[in-house]
Amino acid sequence: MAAHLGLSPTTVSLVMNRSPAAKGIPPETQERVRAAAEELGYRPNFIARSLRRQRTFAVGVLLPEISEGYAAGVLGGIEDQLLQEGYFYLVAGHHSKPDLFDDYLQLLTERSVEGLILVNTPIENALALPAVAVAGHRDIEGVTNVVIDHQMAARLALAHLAELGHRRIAFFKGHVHSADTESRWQAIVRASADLGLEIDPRLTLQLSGDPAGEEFSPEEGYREGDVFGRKLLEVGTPFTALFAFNDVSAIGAMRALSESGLRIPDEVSVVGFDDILSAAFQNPSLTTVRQPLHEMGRRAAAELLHKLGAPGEDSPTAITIEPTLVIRDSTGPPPGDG
Amino acid sequence: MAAHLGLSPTTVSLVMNRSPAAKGIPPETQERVRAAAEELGYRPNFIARSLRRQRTFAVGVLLPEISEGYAAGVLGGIEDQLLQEGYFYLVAGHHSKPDLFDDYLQLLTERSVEGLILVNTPIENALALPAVAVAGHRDIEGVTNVVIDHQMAARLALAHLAELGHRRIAFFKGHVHSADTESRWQAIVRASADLGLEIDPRLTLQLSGDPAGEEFSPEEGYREGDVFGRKLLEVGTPFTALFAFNDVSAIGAMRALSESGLRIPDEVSVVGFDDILSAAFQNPSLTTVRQPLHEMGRRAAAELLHKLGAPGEDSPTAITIEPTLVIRDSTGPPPGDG
DNA sequence: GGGTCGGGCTAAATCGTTTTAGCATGCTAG
DNA sequence: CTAGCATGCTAAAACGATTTAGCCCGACCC
Repeated sequence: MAAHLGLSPTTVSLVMNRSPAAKGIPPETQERVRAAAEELGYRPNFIARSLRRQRTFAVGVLLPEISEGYAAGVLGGIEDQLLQEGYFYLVAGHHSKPDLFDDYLQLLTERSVEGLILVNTPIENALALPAVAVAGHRDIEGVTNVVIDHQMAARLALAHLAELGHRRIAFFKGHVHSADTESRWQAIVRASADLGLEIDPRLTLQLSGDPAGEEFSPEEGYREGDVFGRKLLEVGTPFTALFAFNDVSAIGAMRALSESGLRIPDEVSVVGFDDILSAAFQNPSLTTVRQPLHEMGRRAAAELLHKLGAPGEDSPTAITIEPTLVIRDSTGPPPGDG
Repeated sequence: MAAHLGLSPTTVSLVMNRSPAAKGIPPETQERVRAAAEELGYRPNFIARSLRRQRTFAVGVLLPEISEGYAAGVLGGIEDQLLQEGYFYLVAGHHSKPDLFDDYLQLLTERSVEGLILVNTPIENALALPAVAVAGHRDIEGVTNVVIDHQMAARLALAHLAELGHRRIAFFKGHVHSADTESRWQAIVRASADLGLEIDPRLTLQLSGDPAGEEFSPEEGYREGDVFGRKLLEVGTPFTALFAFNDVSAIGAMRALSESGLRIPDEVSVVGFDDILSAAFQNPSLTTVRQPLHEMGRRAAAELLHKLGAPGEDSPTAITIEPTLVIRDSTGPPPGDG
């Protein structure tokens, strides 16, 4: 303790924290304290401080796996926001195992995190701590959800296709158990109606995923897109565009389509969803609806900090994020249109 | 404190920690304590414990940016290893700004992390804490480096090409300031000699990067690969294969090559380096030397924990990781070979 | 019967801060 | 002359554990 250079720990503490009670201490002394602190390279011990103040300035982040692209993107935003506000965070990847999830929740609580951010992590019960979820389920008491504006996403993608002149559009629906599947589909139905487009059930395929785990692996999704792209061709019903559930299946479908001799975008246009890194590297590069993962992470973190700052006050149950349309080379006018 | 149910805090502490001193306490009492702890859902306060024991079971991770693919991959491995050993970690992304790096180092130290892992983060001075670096510079006192076995990488890639029958191979060298550039190139030179391959300087291009920042952005690297692919063609010297410095430039080059009408792998084979996610999604999918990022993270974390467990004892200055060759569809026999 | 030994516990110090309550001292007002 | 009031500081209690140093009591030994 820097107290060994003149005064009492109390005084030092008062000065260093610029506490309002320090107004009773003459500027001269204050200066003396600060100089000594500088001199000795004094750094307050965060742990002792946390213990006394019951504040850790740390939050816990639970996610399936850190190296998954989605989670990493969101985490980047969380990180920016938290560090900027003087917080740190502890991450735990539960690999989608419910028991690990519970264990880590326990451990994080033990470490006195002040709040939680759940990324792609469904929960069942209410939590003891303030929490914000990104891409989780929707209905837990006290948990704010950060969700993408599906309505806007559908409108952006379909308006783009409609503007190019497409009328017969095929769709991939998401996996049954994915949180986004249903609301996104509803949004597509609505947007289609608004734009005067008809949805042909024969051109609507539901991705099935591999029930034997691995269902989020890109390899798998890719292969599935591939398979579904072929299925689409087998249907025999003509179409000039495809709006896939995500980029991975769009990329798979692109391969299937071009292997069947269809040129993209000359004969078929393809729109993806997410804007994963590889979307830009495809050949042709993929037009897609971008989820601003970084922004979503930022907002989630900001909302959590807000909750921590204003407890009691009830917070929104959902925060809606606006997607953007990234137009690249996989979309163009339908054949015979110019 | 759970002490309010019979005994003194001392006894409770002794029992709960299975301290050797607890052998003086009869099993009966021990059982009573444990039962009470269970009953009351007692959770020791980690902060108080850290304060007293001067151990936080936390390490700091410094990296440029969390959402960058490389760092996220390594972080996944770090995470697995640390959580498994009962540690947590605090991450700080310095966005390659040296002053931010110093700030975060300061903050992490204040929070009493026990050690540091640096991912893709060059440092200049020795550090006050035990540290392990992944893909950093090589020469800091007391810092263990986790590096890929470039010799093996070069041998794997070149042997594969040589086996297919390639003799005239073009190369992309890395950016001048990248830590891996020089040693990888040395390894290529050696492996070429071992395999009886000749390196044609006219077919050796050095990636330049965009000096105006952004040099690690995939878009940028992609464009550069594109440009360098074209340059390669302009040289006019014939070649049947390209070994790129990384996947991103390989992908750019693939586009340039196929846009010039060269079919891959029929006319030119391409090998990348890293095995980023999109490598598998390319069309054709990219044969590449895989850096086991997850494994590298794991090893880095394991080594750091080892250092923490055995201070004084001097640790290796480098840990070498073995790459693997992932053979996909971008490589095949040279034209006119079958 | 006194000394010693060991079993079963506990008092108190400690970790490094923050915070509450309050003590000297000197000046001023009445 | 003294109560009252700033002024400038500090003592001591917390925060919730761990750890060191013993205390008390009964049994055993000679």
